[in-house]
Amino acid sequence: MFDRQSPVPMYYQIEQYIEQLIENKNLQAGDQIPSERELTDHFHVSRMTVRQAIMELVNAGILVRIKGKGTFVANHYKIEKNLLGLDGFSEDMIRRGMTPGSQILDFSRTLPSSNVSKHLGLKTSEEVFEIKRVRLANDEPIGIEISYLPVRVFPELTEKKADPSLYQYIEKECGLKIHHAEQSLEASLVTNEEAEILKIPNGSPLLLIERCSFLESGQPIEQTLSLFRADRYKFTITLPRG
Amino acid sequence: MFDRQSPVPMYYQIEQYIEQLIENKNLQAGDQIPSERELTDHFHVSRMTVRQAIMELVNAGILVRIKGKGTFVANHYKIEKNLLGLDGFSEDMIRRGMTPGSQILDFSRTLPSSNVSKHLGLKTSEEVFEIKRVRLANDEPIGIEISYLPVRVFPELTEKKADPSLYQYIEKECGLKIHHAEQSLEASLVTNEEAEILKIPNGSPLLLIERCSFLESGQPIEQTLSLFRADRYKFTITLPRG
DNA sequence: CATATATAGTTGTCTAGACATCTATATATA
DNA sequence: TATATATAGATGTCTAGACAACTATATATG
Repeated sequence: MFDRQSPVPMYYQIEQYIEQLIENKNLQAGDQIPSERELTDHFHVSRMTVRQAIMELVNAGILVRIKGKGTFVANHYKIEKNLLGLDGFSEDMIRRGMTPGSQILDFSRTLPSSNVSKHLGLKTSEEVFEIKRVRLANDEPIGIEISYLPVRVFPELTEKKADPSLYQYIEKECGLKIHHAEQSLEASLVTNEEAEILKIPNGSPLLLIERCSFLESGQPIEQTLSLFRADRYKFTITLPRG
Repeated sequence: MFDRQSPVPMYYQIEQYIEQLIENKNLQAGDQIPSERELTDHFHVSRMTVRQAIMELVNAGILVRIKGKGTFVANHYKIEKNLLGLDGFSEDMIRRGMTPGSQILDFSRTLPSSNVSKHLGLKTSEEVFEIKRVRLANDEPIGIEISYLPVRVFPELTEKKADPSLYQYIEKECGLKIHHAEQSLEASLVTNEEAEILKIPNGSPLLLIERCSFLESGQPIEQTLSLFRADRYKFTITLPRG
């Protein structure tokens, strides 16, 4: 179970051991974990090594230290860990327990609007791929998504690769790591064309989400406009205070 | 500047020193900070002490360590620090550069609906304060807010204390610390009554935000339903990936 | 009984090293 | 010239202690 010869550092092995105690419910929220001295004896490592393991779990919001008393399992460690989720559509639907689906309406290579080129930081002559899709949840239309990606960044992009999951293509196939996204949410009304695609009455409300994704370097690499049926889609999020 | 006799631990003094280098632009995003060895010599402390200072700044998203190369100022440390904001209405408006305002439509003490009592974890007989307000931005109506607070938790609440900032009352006057909130956002249409209050046409879209605030203990203490004019209010947020 | 005081156990801070691993550069070799 | 090899310098992991500060309990004292 614990291997001093392993390339996996001891502090990390201890970290995983404590996390497993919590997962297995051997330790529950509010419980005190073994003291640093006890862990030192158990694993035959120095106290600083034990402290490194505990420190990482504290930083992850899983443990809470109280000076003079001990170290305890945090009350809300799941919230801290699973705070929110910058998800693509497919991930989002799976998290909601639904089956995601997709139908491509349009895949083309064009010059972007000024709004899109501004968000993506492109020169006026730079082309983008535009992907317009109907998004399905359990085979029913739930929203329309229009995504824009710079051709320069994704020269190999094809219709097949882009669907169903753009995030998967970007992260798995291109090896790019999305760092964060800026999102805005607002309410709107369907146009006639959109109403027909989504099979809802004219004048129905829509939740309009605009998302721009960035790499760690700060370079924007994707913009997506999503139009969700208000009767089928609600955006939820847990926000920390302060 | 640096005091070994101070009760402020050395690692924290070093932490503040590095943070100030960044604030003063002596170090900019992407710059390499002095190596652990250099800081050890500079402050006459052991390397583990320097490492603790750096570790904390890394965990705060301010620094990035690269093995074999060095430690660098993160590109987006402001995003990490200022990720989002669980704001009350007043704070939100100020952040947007507008002047918040408020008109109370109703302040009463009632039995809550089943939806509210479920969210607040109340027994069927427990009363709540209900506060209904028109929210103004630069003196124009921008939304309607209906807040619910358990009487048991806030027995002293009055109309005056609740307005204009409920969060301020909870945190400053009651000394309770809001830990996080669960929020949902969806699109909707105004009712006739709401349209009149907000001075917008019938059938206009609204952004409907439901918020439930919790203490660190997990106890829910406040629920607020907000109805914002879609033409005046857009919800923005920066989400980290992974 | 109530109040100090000692004591044990916990986390907090810090030391002065050690060897490993990774990056980048300079140097020697084919 | 191109390819190995050595080297310097950086972070990564770890040790075996030390004393300080805080909490809670047990004990002695008034």
